Amino acid sequence: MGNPMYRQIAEDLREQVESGKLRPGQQLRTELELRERYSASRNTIRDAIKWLTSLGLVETRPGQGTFVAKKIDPFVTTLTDDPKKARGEQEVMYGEVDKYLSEGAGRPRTPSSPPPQLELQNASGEVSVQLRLPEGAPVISRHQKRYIDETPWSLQTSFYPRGFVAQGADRLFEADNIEEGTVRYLADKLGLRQVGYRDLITVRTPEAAEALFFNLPQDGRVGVFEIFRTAFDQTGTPMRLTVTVFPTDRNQFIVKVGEVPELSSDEGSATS
Amino acid sequence: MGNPMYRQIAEDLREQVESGKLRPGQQLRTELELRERYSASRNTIRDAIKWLTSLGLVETRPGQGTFVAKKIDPFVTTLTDDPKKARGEQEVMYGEVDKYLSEGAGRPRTPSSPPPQLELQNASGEVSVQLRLPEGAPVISRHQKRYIDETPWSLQTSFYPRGFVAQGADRLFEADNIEEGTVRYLADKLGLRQVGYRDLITVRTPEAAEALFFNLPQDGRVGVFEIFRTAFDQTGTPMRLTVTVFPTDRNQFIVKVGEVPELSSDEGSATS
DNA sequence: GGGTATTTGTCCGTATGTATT
DNA sequence: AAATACATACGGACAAATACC
Repeated sequence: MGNPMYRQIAEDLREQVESGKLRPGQQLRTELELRERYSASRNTIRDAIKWLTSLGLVETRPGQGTFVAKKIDPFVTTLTDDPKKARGEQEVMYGEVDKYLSEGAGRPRTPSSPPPQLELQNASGEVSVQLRLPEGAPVISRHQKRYIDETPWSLQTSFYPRGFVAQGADRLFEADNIEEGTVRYLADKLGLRQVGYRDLITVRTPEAAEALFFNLPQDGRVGVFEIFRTAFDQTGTPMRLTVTVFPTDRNQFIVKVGEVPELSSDEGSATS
Repeated sequence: MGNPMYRQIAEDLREQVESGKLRPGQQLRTELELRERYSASRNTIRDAIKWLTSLGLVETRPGQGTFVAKKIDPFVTTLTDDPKKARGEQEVMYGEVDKYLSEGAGRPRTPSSPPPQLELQNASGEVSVQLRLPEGAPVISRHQKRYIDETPWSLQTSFYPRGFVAQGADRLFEADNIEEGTVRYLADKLGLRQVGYRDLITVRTPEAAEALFFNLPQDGRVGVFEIFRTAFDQTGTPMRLTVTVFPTDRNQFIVKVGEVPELSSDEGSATS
């Protein structure tokens, strides 16, 4: 094989990982030991390890060593649920995080979210397109960090036309969680009934701030889901755009269409 | 700032890319030129470029140079459509690829797929769980490469209980596309009506063979969607598991819930 | 086809910095 | 404070891929 040496070394280590000879969490031999082992230079060993790192098989910790990556037990979120019951900016919402684990019995998971950070912005790009507003039109932006069991889960920003405030929905621009949900609130105040929504699911590399919040590596090797949810009222007009960002390494999504039986405890998440 | 030099260089180049000073597709200065420019060693320049590469901002081509990465115009696939109309193993199917582009007028996109590759396998892992078969139970596997406009689009494998063949659905184990769709075929032959399905959407790093097929870099920096679609018959029994793999760098998905107006030509895909 | 220049890829050895125990 | 382990940075040599004449 005409493969470079660092790839051959990586391949050898990889087999040890995937055969289970090296268990998740276990420490690999140090770079200097591997240098002896494979009669290569330390830099070549490091290239091999970098390769495995970018494949997500190992991770390095300065001062400690190199370790076999542990699988993360994923959060599973259902995207299809009755749009009239959804709560609005938590529309990829708490109740929709399925409360089981992929392996064994599920301990309950408790999501939480501090009050949103509000801004008055000018619609641009995706926001103006989805809300069908002219470029530069004023919009209310409500941004929230969301956690599950104290671990960072998602970053969410909802956009509403500023006109909603003048029409009477003044709590939209107050920095509190709207407990009954914005969908209910807007229905009560403005008579806007959310009759449906459309999600657009994309993946991209995280921004620096996102990597920081989610504790992701600063290089882009772990991506993030970016889900654009556009919600519509009874006239077919977009009433809200919610953009939510989730790390791909610990999130999965479920979509149900037609008649689907309840999940049994095993069927939830894929680990293959 | 205590930032390492290669990161500072990367940051400098990054600004040139993101400000548009360096346009997509354009060639960067060579490593030797950048070495002069930043008074660093060539290896340090290479570290900076590796960093940008893993962020997806540039790509290197041996013998040619380093180039600003071009955005790929994404394929957009709708996951929610009438389960009774879906065709089965092409259930993330041709007709569901929205025929527009993110920018400007859409030329039509023509998907194609060679005949499936058949195998008789023993259910294991996700297959046995989702189909609710005992581990090791025989299943028919139908594997297909799928293209759009000659570019690799997805790899799809559908699993059916082997019993379906004995019960009369013998074409399930023949290496032909079932033109009318497997859903229709199974309904006609076995009276199995597909009344719904559940999709589980995950992201992982591609296997070597997948990276090869999709022309992805061999390291894992571009992930793949892996979508498990479990389809149910009128009794609530799983009748099919279809696993489809799509590169994350050129695919987006749409989920519609409730009443959702038709897409206008701009609203399709996100490029932000 | 062949040869040459250009450009990135691989590999080495060494030195020093930084994080952790 | 010392030892250990990974991170950064340098410089050099040759290989491999590509483009061009």
